Amino acid sequence: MPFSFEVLATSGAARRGRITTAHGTIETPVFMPVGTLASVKGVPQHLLEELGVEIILGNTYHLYLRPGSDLIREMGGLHRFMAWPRAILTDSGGFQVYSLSPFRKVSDEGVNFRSHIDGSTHMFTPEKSMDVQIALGADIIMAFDECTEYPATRGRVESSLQQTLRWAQRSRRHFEQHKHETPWRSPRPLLAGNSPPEPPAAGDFSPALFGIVQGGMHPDLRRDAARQIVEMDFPGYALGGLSVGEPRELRDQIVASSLEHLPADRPRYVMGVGYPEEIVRYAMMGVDMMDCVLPTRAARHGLLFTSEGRVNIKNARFAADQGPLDPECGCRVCGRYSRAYLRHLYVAGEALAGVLNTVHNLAYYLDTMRTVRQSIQAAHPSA
RNA sequence: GCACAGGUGGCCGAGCGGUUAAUGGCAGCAGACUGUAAAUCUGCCGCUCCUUGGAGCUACGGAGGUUCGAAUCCUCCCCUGUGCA
Repeated sequence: MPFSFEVLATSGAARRGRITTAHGTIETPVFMPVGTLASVKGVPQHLLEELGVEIILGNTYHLYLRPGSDLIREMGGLHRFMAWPRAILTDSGGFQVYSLSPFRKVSDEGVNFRSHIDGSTHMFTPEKSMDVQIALGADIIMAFDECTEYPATRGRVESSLQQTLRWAQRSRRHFEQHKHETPWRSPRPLLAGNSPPEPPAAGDFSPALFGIVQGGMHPDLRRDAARQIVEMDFPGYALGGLSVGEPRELRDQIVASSLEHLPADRPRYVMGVGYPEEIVRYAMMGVDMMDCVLPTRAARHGLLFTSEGRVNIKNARFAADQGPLDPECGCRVCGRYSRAYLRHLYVAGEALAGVLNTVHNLAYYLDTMRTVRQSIQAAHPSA
């Protein structure tokens, strides 16, 4: 305890599973909303709970800079701090090594970077990333990796991947020494009837550390990276370095081929995807976990995902459209507000537009995954 | 009535003799967004025609004038603001 994964049913390559954490269970395949700054932008935690969100992401880099991982530790950990009783996965800061490239310098030791907030200089190493993530107290934490850019030469991909492997080893070693140092006070329940799990005895809790497979768009490098990471024996494995500008077909090939080299009894996580069609496709390929900023960011930009396709709610044609955003959708937004109203809110720049749009997009993503889980289970109900 | 200051494309507002269909901003129209430096960014935005590229037309309160050339200079008129009567 308190991390485990079980496969409940399979259908072809797809798996229907369940992850158990100290902060509740997660039905997989799962889509995980991104809450970089201890907030899924625009949606209060009690609404996330109501939507059925079982796990969200937080980010090491951002929370370390502000408000600071020491502060969050003092506050009793990230769950308590943000009043989120369910599971949290923190990204290691590895992606920021890539996305904040103008400000960073990578060495074998780690990454030297400048804060995008105030320009101050900082150093992230695998050890530092582990310390910060352990201080945050997430349920699942990620090894410190380097997200290889695309396109990249084979030589570059190779050396980047080697860096990630060395960092994985160091992440693991440091993690094993410090994994019980997580601060933990359980958050107060926010919804009636929602009792968060009892906190374990002090020093009893440990997050689960996932390894990350890099290797760019080269199947053989991905295979080698996967083998070496798997050899390190992590409780879960992620495919990183995808959705960085490569063509969709290429990404699909890489995901499919890489999954073959990951053990069936551990959750598989594809980082940073995707569009609704993509997360369905990957789930059917055997991916168990995915996260993406798309539903939340797109929502704030007026792009909504519906059963009838993408809707750009700011389009003039919705100005007097009294119908629901998505007639097939059971979310509170579709059940209550018209397209005309949603368009008005967006055009008027009302903050509520971002809130309602995000609630819908997340509901759509979660429904989509719910359907996927049902279809996998239905294929082999007895499995 | 007198004195100043002004009247520019849907709005605000630059320009103050030619490279000006006219900088910007707003509004409008459309597009992008994939481990969140993103409630952000990009394109279009007088009218008509043609295929990209372009062609034509109409435009800077109104009417005249100066000039090879005027939103820009001159005259008169109309209107707005402020001050004084």
